[in-house]
Amino acid sequence: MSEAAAPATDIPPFRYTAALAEEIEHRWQDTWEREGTFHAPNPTGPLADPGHPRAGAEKLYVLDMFPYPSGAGLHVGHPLGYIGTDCYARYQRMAGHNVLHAMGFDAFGLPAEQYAVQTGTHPRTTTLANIERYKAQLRRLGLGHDERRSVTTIDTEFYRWTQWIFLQVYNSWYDADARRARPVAELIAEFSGGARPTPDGRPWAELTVAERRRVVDDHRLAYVSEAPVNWCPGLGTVLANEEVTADGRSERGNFPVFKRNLKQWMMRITAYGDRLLDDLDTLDWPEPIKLMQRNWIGRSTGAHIDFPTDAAAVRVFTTRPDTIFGATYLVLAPEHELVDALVPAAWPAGTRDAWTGGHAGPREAVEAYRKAAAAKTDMERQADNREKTGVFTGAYADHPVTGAPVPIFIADYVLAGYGTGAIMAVPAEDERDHAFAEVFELPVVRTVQPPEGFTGGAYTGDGPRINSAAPAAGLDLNGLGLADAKARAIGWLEAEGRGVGATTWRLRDWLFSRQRYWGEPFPIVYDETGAPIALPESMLPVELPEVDDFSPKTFDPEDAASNPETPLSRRRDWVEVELDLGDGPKRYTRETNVMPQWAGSCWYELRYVDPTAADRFAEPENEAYWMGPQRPGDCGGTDLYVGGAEHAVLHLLYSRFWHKVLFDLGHVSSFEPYRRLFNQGYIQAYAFTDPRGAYVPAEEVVEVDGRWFHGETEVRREYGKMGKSLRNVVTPDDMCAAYGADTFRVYEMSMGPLEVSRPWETRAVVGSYRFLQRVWRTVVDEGTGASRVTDAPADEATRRLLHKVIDGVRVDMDAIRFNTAIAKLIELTNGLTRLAETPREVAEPLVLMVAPFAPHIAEELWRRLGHDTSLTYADFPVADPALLVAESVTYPVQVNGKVRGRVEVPADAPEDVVRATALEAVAGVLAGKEPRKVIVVKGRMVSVVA
RNA sequence: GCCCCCGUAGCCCAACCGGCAGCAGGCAAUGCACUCAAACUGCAUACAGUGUGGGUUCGAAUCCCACCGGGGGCACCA
Repeated sequence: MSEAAAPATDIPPFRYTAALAEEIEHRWQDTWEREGTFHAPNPTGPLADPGHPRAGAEKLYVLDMFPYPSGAGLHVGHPLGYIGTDCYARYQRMAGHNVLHAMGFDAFGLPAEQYAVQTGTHPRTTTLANIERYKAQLRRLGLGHDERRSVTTIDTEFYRWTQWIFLQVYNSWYDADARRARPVAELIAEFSGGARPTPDGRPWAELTVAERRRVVDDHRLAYVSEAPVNWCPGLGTVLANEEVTADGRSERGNFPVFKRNLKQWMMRITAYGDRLLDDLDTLDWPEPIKLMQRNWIGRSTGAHIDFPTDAAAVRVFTTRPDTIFGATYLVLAPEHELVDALVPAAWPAGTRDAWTGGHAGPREAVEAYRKAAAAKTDMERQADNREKTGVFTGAYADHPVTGAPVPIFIADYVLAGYGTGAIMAVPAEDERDHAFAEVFELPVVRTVQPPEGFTGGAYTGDGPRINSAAPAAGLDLNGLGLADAKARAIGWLEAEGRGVGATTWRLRDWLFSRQRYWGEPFPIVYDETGAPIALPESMLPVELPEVDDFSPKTFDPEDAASNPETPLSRRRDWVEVELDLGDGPKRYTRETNVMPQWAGSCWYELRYVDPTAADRFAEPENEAYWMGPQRPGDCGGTDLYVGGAEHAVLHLLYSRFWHKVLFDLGHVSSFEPYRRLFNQGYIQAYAFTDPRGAYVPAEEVVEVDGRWFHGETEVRREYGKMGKSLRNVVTPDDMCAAYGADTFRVYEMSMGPLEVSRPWETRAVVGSYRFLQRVWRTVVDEGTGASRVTDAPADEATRRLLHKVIDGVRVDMDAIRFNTAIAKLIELTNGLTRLAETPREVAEPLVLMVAPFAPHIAEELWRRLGHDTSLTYADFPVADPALLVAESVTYPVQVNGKVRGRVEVPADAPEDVVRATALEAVAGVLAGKEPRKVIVVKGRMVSVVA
């Protein structure tokens, strides 16, 4: 690659080389910065600019998923999306929009902290250094960001508003009837006014202060709970469900994760389950991402059904109340709270041996099973190959419809945390229940008629109900289909008081506290009762204090019994604080957990809108302009959000949740943060291992006849990520040095559709380089530096090509198909290189159309074409429709599916003329036979069936 | 195991609502020009019938079914 940059004496003096590109690029980057070229005017406030060429124009908010600045810097894969949004934003600016495009940094969180621990420096120091490095790398690429709007989540002025939003969430409750969040002040008013009964029915005035606080706290959208959480000793912190992999390890660091009961902050995201699910329909997002969110939220509708027992009724959740007549046994999770009360002293008479697990009594059996289940890690449960295990509790329940005795089992295939932790097992219509029933020889009663010839075990499809009538109880489902049977069953249960229609969720409340240092402190203190108290807005921000030892306390990764210790708790002088919160100065204890990394990214797009606002996170007028709905029914939000699919659930779900809370409270005007989402693909790379399995530098490997060699050694090729340890990293800096930023940009945009992952191939970059050299040559004579542009009109063919390309490029740009747009520009350029001189009427539109992809060279050529202002706000070319219609059309003529001839007819020839001409052309093939059918596709082809 | 996405020249990719598969484009290859020679640059050439097998249709890369291969998600969620 370095040879491209090597100055050779016989290279024409005015050729577009890497050295010239670098000079041009630095010059224009300085110019843009000096002139504030990419500043987008706000409607109001310090960032307003009524004289701006796009002030008051139709807005367009283009957003990237902001980066987490790692110590390793960027490789060529990272900026793919950023370049894509920049090309789109530059195009839209030229097309008349007021475009907001900014770049900030997600800077709190585990990796920064871990990296800081490794290097022994403060996380802030390393984080800020990394940010500077990223900024320099990104600036070199010529990204047109409004740098005034750049924020980082660790800015005190940023996280004061993160804390402020936390307070909004904390001070709200979800009114299920109104389907929205409301301030807790309104809840208290309803309690005290008697409009809303207290949980135990006593009048509000009779509750003690502590009791009132507890009632209110139970409603808050942010609350402290003591519940089973994911404790990760290796990281020294708890983790959200979304951060734990399926095999029970931490997504970051791959440490074991254990379930522990710990006191933690939670956010009541489950209250928004319906809206998070239903509002997906309003979003212009890739379907797979919507599907992943739907699956994650996991709404199941069905019924809660009570099965009476001697102890208490067992409440089960089922999605199939229509199969209740097939419920031949119950299963509780081993941890279910009723188990101890249910288990009798001895096995009932006639208990089968297979049910007892070989134990003399049910108590031992249950105890042994519980112990075995608890000892199993999730890994082991998987390794068990789904062999169903369980044990009989010795207890029976009464079937709620028939009254028949139903044996109760415990088994670990029923999860404590989902539904009610208990199920009614219907082995005929559920595969898991069927597998269990086979092991324990339980009866299988079909209640849905399977289709003819069905030989499987459980039949989960639809069909008429059978064996589903109890005349004495007044319930008959026989003959009904799924939906009707469900409805009738639920109706009966509700009328008889045996159950109720119910919805459950896979989604759990969001665990919001972390036992780390490098995060936003909570704006929370505790009084002498131990109950949390929110600090008033006036005390924000709560600044993250300096500590001697910012590294968290981590433990033996396998030590499940260890307890988290927060770094902030070691600063006793910070933790113990005297404050006046309204009733005089008192001693309080600060919350020492910090917020999770996701907090800042939940709302950063709102701060870009108005980064200097001091009294609010953003002025409402600015928020409404950039984020507000654009038409009735529109959800609002950013007009384009580009990032990787790895955030399909975590970030995008949390962010939507916060945004909806802010919407409910009247702080934002859109009910979704990101109207349109686009997932860019990944740039992947080949890596090579030698026979010992060690990675060798990828750039030194050569291909010989489909085999790969490093020196004399044959090496094995693998395909995957780019990474230091894989020795296959190529950086944007390398590419800028060898070819210039414009070439790098064009290459990344032209190598395939933005949404598709593809392999990096350094040697192919030269194609984009040659393209820009040709563009350069259409305007500048390489030998003399003189202009090659003429004011003489273009010939007809060139002019038609130009307008065809303009039309195609516009369509491609709107659809984010940059690879095909660039191909058309190459086509146009190749058309021009054959000409002795370049007509200005073609050169200017070409330069303008190249500008979104290669902005520096375009600016330079624009200047050489005689313009003295940046082309950033020049009008993007518009095709002349008259030049798009061809004068004549060539129709291929098919006979029985094979092309047998071609006819050229005037473009406006009527169909019967086309038909007649076509038939004439293939008369020889038809040999006098009368065609059975002739199909004329206007503008396309003629198909004859002989 | 279930769900989603994708398979087009040696490689990355085009092909609009089913309508001539590539004078969409690029890399690599080959030849020629430039050069003392090479690199750079330019010009030219060749290369697949769309993963496999069925089906629908006048017509299928495109729609449907099955299978094969690659990538991703979920993993006993009742």
